[in-house]
Amino acid sequence: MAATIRDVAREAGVAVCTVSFAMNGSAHVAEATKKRIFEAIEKLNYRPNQSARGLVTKKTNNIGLVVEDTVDGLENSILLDVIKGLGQATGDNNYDLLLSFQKPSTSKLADHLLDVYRKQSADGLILMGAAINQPFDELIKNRFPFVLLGRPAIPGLCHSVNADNEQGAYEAVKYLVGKGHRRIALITPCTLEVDASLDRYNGYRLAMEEFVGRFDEQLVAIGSFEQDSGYAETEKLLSLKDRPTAIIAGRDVIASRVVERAQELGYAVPDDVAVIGFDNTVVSQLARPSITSIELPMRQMGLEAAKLLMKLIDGEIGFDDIQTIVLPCTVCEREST
Amino acid sequence: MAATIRDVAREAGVAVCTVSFAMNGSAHVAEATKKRIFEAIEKLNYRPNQSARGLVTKKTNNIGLVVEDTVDGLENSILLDVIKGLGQATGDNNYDLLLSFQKPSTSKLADHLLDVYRKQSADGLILMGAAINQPFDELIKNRFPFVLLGRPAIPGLCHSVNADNEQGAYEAVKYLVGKGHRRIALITPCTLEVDASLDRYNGYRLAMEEFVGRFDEQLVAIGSFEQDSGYAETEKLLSLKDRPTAIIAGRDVIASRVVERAQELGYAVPDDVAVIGFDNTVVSQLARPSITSIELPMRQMGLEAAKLLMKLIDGEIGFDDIQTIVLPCTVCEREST
DNA sequence: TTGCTTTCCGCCCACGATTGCAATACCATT
DNA sequence: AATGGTATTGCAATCGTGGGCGGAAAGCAA
Repeated sequence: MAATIRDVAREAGVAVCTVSFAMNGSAHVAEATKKRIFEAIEKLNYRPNQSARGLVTKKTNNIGLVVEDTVDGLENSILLDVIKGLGQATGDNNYDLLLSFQKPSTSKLADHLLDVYRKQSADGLILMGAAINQPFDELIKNRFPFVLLGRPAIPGLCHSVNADNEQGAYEAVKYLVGKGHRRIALITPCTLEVDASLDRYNGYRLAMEEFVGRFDEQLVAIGSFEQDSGYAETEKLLSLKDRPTAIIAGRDVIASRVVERAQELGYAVPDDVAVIGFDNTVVSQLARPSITSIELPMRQMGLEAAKLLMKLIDGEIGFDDIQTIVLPCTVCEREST
Repeated sequence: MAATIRDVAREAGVAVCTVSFAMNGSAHVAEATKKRIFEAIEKLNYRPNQSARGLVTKKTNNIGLVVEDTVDGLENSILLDVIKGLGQATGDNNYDLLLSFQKPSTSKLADHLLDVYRKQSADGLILMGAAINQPFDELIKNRFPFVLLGRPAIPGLCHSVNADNEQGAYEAVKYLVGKGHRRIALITPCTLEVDASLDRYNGYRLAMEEFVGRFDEQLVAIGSFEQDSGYAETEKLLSLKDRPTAIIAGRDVIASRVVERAQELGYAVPDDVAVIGFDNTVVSQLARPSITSIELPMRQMGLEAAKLLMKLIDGEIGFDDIQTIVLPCTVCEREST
């Protein structure tokens, strides 16, 4: 049904290889002939068959994207930004994105991931989600390009792109100190086993030591993925003898709970307590008062990851020259501080 | 580098075609031989090369997903749910998802869409986004399977899957009437040129006529995509002589504005005014009071769309037997009503 | 005329898998 | 021993593109 290169050659009155040369530019083709060929291509709506092309060039022009399908509905809007960034970079470079969401039932996830490589349906992989770990050996051993995105890197082993969570928390503290706060509390996004959580904790700790001169364990509460995480913690923090005048929440949802509880307890936000969230989602925009939030450069992360992967595929970056890209977060100021 | 079918044949001590038969089940292969073959496959981590396979079978086992990359950040979490639904259905059926976001600069969008078809890099297409219109002719003429998802259908021409926005608004009214309300206002999600907006408007109108006996133009305000859409409208609606006791907002974001403004004006929610949102996003969960919202079955829409498309690809549904799937919305009850 | 370059063609192989065909090997039943 | 059925094989063609090679044709300059 669809036109083949032969049809184009016939239409343009040239040989098949001349068409191929004209398109791929690996030999001299006279301008006039080129023009005839491209007119024929246009007329027949010809595009080289991907399968055939892939078979001989050993390139699919696909980038595989494997995402661990976790349940936390909130990260969704963030995730989509990453995907859009990826889509932009790949689209601009004539790549397509081969997407698969997989539940974090580790075996299926790993299988699917390896299948993309084994079936050779993509030239490289981008991996998102913490549960993916086991199957890296085969990829590395066979020098198949892949990039970890927005998840804990494995230093010296895998290329990765991530947001600088540590710096983000650090900036949050610095910003609050600039506003005159010295008793600044932290509610972590979740338990410290999760890397992003630990990073934010560390950034907070570092900044407190640097700007306030002292890190007080009492001012740290551990958040969770529970619906109302932040609610009880707020009360606990505000009832300390020397209560904090500012609270950094590890996620926007938590921050909205913090604001809510603080107000219930009679504290005005931001006058009595300032609040900062994390991730700069709709939640922080819509809360009243709107909540200052640390913005993660999700779209840019996707963009950089795709660019990096494409360089790896093209061999512009050597396999053993492990790249670790960490992108800075920015403070997005709103009413809550 | 990667193993080929020849390697497997050699390893198992059989002929190439026996391996192929064993895998694709198109001839008799003895159990014992089958076992040897699958052991060899396992040992070599063999998977048939997609390009080679696609070339001869004329199937890629990919489904193309073309999404119009609009800017409205809020629809994101919803969009991702659709994608997850798609991913689930395709993954379960051994398909992959070929994703491309494109800005609604119509020409690029259309080009990319047609390229997927012309390059034959997918067996079918799923299209999301209102700006995609022009290039259907080529697809239809060549009987290439595609499904419109979550956007205005073209009756009798294209297969489509959508949420029943009309029924959703209808249910909202019905629910409020059940709670004793009779003066029920509507703020549309945006202008009525947008189909979903019009559908919700019609559903509201229908239900008002049916359950209240009278449709009052005064009770309808036109919303927009502005940040604070809903704010001014609320004031207008509440200052009517015979003010509404309930407001249906066309989107959750708008609903949150409605609640906010109503409270500022001294009306208690839900006691003085009940509020219902649309889309059941995080916003409605996090608002205080939490907002009752009409939930669109996004994930299921993705699932159904993928299933439909796969049936079309397999020829289980004829080309001219146009399917229009409309999935019902449900009321998700919260504090605001 | 000769020599040289540019442009083009035809031919052929390769890529990896599927599949039809004809042939053979094996086994069990009669 | 003959028959029939099942299991397996080799061979070859096919899919659409890419690309190497040698050669032919055409144009141009000396």
